[in-house]
Amino acid sequence: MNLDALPQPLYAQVKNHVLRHIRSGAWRPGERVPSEHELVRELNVSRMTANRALRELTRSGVLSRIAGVGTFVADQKAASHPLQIRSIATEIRERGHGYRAVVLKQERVAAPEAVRSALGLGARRTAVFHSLILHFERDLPVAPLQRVEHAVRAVQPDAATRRHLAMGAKEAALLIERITWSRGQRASYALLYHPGNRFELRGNFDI
Amino acid sequence: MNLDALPQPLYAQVKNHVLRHIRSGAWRPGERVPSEHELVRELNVSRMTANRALRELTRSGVLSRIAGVGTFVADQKAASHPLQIRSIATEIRERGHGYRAVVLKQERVAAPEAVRSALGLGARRTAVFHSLILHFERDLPVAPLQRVEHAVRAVQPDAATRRHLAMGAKEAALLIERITWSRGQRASYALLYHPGNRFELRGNFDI
DNA sequence: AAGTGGTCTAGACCACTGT
DNA sequence: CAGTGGTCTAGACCACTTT
Repeated sequence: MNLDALPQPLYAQVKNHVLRHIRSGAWRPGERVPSEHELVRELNVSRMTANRALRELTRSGVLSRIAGVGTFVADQKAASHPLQIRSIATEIRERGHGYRAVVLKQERVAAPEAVRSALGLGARRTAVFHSLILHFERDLPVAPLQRVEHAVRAVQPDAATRRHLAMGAKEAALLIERITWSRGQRASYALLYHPGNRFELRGNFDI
Repeated sequence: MNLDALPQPLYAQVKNHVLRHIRSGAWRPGERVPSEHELVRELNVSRMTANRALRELTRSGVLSRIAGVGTFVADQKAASHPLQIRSIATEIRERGHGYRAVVLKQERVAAPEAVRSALGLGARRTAVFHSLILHFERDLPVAPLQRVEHAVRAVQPDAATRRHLAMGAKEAALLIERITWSRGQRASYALLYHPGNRFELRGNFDI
């Protein structure tokens, strides 16, 4: 079971141990996974270490725990609910899959400051971020090529959107257009409107 | 500083201790917060407890840590980056603000199964979820009334969306229209498209 | 009674950054 | 050098569910 891949802390190795069994299909959704005490015996770690591993996997939706009963493999579909789609990097990192990521390409057309300063007005500046990211798992590229594409621009929202956001007629909105790729397929397309006077865009893209 | 509000575990009380100072403005973004050892001395907790509190606040974006240097208040705006907007309940729960939530109203017009079964076709069934949720912090209602409104329907995407998602001309998409409220203001309006044959909608709304 | 998760402690070692 | 975060241990007590 190889607990001695040195670069990783023990609790992360325990997480990977569990994740490996789940991804291989050995432990299926709804099934019980080893208890903390069992992991202590099987993997020669302290209970606090096993606890941290299971707790973090629970927090990220991989496992489900019931005190007094046990720990179970969570339903995978629920964890990837469309409403919870976030940055691919965040998603993978939190599940303990990814460990390192390399930005292959990161382009930017027009400065985001222009967009930010344009928020109060109806300007037409546009900033486009295009990223190509390779994700690694324990330094082996296993995940298929993932991509996120963001187009950010200031727009005059149409009447319906303006009504949804309780915006004035002259107010500009920040529109983020986002496309995500997963396993070679486009996974989502989102139009995210934010009132310009209540939000500002920052350069933190969580890659 | 009152560490003896019994219903909460110690590490959560430490988290609230830190959050209170940040929200009150006493500790401003970029400023250093007490180190683990200082918290040990000031709050009479073990270092592991202080560590868990600071670690979880870091994971949820409230703090930022640099080994060998210190722990700092993270930039608040970055944490609420538009691209990372999630369920309000999740957001608040992860920041340690909310502890309990009451669903005041939860309506559903038309069954979601209809939407699900309609995905393969161009049907016009619509399911609308309307929730009114009151958030509590340590059983005191402090957060302003928050709302999320979801409208879910199957649509025939227009040409642009179809191109973004690499969909065929006859393929239906699942469109989630989402409005979030925060502090009485509408905070975001999102149109989330997902190819019908690659996603399914589940009843888990993370309230 | 035995098992489970939830929490907490008081130590410990380490790598790192600052002075 | 002292301070910091990062981790790990071997115990412990508790409330709970199952047998």
